[in-house]
Amino acid sequence: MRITSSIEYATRLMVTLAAEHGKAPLPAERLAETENVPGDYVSQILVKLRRAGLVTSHRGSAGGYSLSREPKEITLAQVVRAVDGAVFEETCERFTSGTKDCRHQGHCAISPVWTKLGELVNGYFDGVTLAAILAQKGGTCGAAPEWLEKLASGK
Amino acid sequence: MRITSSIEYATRLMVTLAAEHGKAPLPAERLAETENVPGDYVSQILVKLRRAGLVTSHRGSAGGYSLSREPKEITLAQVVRAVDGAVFEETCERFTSGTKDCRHQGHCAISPVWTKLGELVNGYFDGVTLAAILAQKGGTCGAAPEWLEKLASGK
DNA sequence: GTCATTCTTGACTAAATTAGTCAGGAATGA
DNA sequence: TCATTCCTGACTAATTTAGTCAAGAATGAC
Repeated sequence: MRITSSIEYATRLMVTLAAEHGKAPLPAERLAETENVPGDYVSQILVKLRRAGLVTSHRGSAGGYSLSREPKEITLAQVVRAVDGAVFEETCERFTSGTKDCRHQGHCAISPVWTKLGELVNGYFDGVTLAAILAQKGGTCGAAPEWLEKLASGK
Repeated sequence: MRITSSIEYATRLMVTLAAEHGKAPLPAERLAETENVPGDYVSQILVKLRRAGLVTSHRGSAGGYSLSREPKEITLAQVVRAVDGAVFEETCERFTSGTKDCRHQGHCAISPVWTKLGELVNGYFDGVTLAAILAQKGGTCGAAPEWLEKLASGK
């Protein structure tokens, strides 16, 4: 069980956009540099985020992406669903689909374990907003990009 | 995020073995039929479970596999670690390994989010024993028993 | 001792998913 | 008009997951 790179990237992008919320839109290419992630890949992820209604795009020069609502109104669960479809995939269905039935029909003791795990994970992701992530000064991991540093210091 | 088939199978095998605990060992082929899963694949999984010390194998006729300790002494976490190495893979390391450093060194607000999720999931798996799974008479891939409810809600 | 049964090892293939690339086009503002 | 930036969708590459296979070694039944 792990966090895929697209989830990791999407989350980073959203947090960066949240930090710039209310300012000018950020071009995909700039976001890619900031996060040190392939530009084309970032674009693909941004398209999904846009289709899910989480970000708004603006074309032309001075265009780019911005959050479509307040950082406190966007949860990690929404971000994950936008790029992966679901936070936690139903397990039972994967083993019962098609012709072969689940052999434990009516007395499966295991599936509730996965169901509950799913609820736990979904609940967690539902509870984390971009605003909350932004508010904390956590950590052990990386350095602020120069352009963000400059923006922050008012240059 | 999902449960892989090897985890699903391993869990089923272990629950079946738990139900037979104290009785004669079960051959891999029999377990495979019971769970409607490819025999060779089951064997592979059983080897991992044996190497992790969770099951004991007996060769020759009337041989097979049996649990190496009491069902209440075996947790889902142990089963998952046996077949997958870890319940929840460290996220930060995956994006900082090799030459490229994580750009957020020293102020990463995101990594704590994954770390906490990992703790949550690990805690959940640690709390589920084979005995507990066996004890319940769960429904049609449905209703969770009380003990599971408590575990997921942090008691 | 022979033999069927069952595990052991490790390599191998196939399918699915994840990660990343690319190219041609369309909108927008300077 | 033109550079900038998004849009679409197909494409490839890498990795992981799932499953197969074959030769061999231990064990108990007879």
